[in-house]
Amino acid sequence: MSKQEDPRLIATRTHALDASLELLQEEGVLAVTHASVSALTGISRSTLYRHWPTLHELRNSAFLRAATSQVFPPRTNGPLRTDLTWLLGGLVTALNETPWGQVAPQVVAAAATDRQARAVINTFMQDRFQYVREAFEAAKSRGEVADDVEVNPLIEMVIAVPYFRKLIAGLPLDHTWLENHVDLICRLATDQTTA
Amino acid sequence: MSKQEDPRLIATRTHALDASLELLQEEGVLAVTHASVSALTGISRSTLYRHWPTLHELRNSAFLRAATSQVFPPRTNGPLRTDLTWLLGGLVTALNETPWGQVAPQVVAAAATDRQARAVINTFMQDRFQYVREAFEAAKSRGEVADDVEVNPLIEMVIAVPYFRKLIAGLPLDHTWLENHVDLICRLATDQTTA
DNA sequence: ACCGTTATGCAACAATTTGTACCATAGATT
DNA sequence: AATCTATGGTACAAATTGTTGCATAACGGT
Repeated sequence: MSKQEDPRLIATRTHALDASLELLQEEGVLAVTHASVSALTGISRSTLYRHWPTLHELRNSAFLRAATSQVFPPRTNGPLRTDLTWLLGGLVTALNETPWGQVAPQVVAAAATDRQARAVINTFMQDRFQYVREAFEAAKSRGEVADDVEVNPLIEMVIAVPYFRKLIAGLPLDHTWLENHVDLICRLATDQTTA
Repeated sequence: MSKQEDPRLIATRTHALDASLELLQEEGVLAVTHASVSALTGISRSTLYRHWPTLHELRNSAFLRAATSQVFPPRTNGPLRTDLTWLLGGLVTALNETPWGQVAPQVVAAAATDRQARAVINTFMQDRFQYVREAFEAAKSRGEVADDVEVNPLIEMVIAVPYFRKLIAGLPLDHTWLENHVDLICRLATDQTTA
C-alpha cells in the first residue's frame, strides 16, 4: 500500500501556500518570498526552503493554487443564450470576486518568460475553452446553431473580451455588459448567412 | 529663451532606457535594476540613481518607452473591411515583431498594483480604441454601417481577441486568423437585424 | 579661450536580502 | 519504546540595494 504522507508536510504546504496567495493578491508577485511567507505564517525560513528550493517553485506553486481555487460547473441544457450567460457569469464572478482576478495578470506576465507559468495558464484556459465548446456543440445538436458554423473563433470571442476588459483595459465586468456580450455572440452563432 | 538641455542628460537617459528595454524583453521586469543597466551600458550606478531614484521609476520609464516605441498611422478611407484589416495588421505586427509584444504582459501585471503602469496601459489603449472608433464612424458616415449600431462593443472585440491570443492564451496571430476575425466583426457591424 | 556650473565616475560603506549548513527538538510511524 | 523524519533556530557567506563624498570631465555663457 502507498504509505500516507506525513501530516506535517501537508500542513506546512497548505499554510505556506495560503499565505503566498494572500501576498500575491495584496502586494504582487515580488512580495512572495521565503522570508515574507515565513514572517506571515511563523513557519521557519529553512523549512520553506526545503519545500520550495527556489523562488521560482514557490511562486509557481502559488500561481497553481490561485488557478485551481475557483472551479465551477458548466451547463449545456438550456438554449445557447442561457448556457453562455451561465458560463460567463461564472467567469465574471471568478474575475471579480476570487483571487484569480488579482493573480491572473501576474501569471500572464510570468508566462512571458517562464514555461511553468505558461503551463498553468494553458491548462486553465483549455478547461475554459472546453466548457464553452460544449455549450456550442450542444446547441448544434439541438439544431439551434447550424452545423457548418465555425465555433473556434466564437469560443475565443466569448472568453477574450472579459479577460481583456478585466486584465488589460481595466474596465468593469457588470451585468449590463454581460447581456450585451452574449447578445453579440448569439447573433454570430445563429446567423444563417455564414460562408 | 528656454535653455537647451544638457546633452549628457539626454545621452544617459537614452542609453539607459535602451538597455532597460532590452533587459525587459529578454529577461523580464525583474532583470531591470540599476545594477544590471549599469553593467549593460557602462553608465555608473550612482548616475542611474540620480536619474531614477527608485526602481519603480526606472521600470516605469522602460514601460513607457516600450509603449511609445511603436506607433503606426490609422486609415479610414476604404471600405470597413479594408480599414480594419489595416489597423489589425498594424497591431499584429506590433505584437509579433516589436518589443511591445514581450513587454506588454509585464506592464499588464504591474498595472495590477502600480497606478503609473496602469496609466501607461490606459493611454496606450485609448489611442488604439480611438483609431478603431474612427474607422467605424467613417463607415457609418459612408452608410456602410447603420447609424444605430453600437460600436463600443465592436471596438472592444476587434482589439480584445488579438491581445487575448498573444498575451493570455499564447496563440499565434497569423494572416488566416486576421482575415477570419475581420470577417466576423464586419458581419456584426453590417448586420441590419440589430435591436 | 576661459570659468563657473553641472553631470558623471569611482570608491567606500551600511543595511538588507538570499541561500546554505548544522544541530537540537518535536512530532510521526512501526 | 525506538527509529525516522520534519521542523525551528542559529550562524554564516554572498550578493543586492541604496547612500555619500569627492575627483574629474563635459557643458554653456561670456
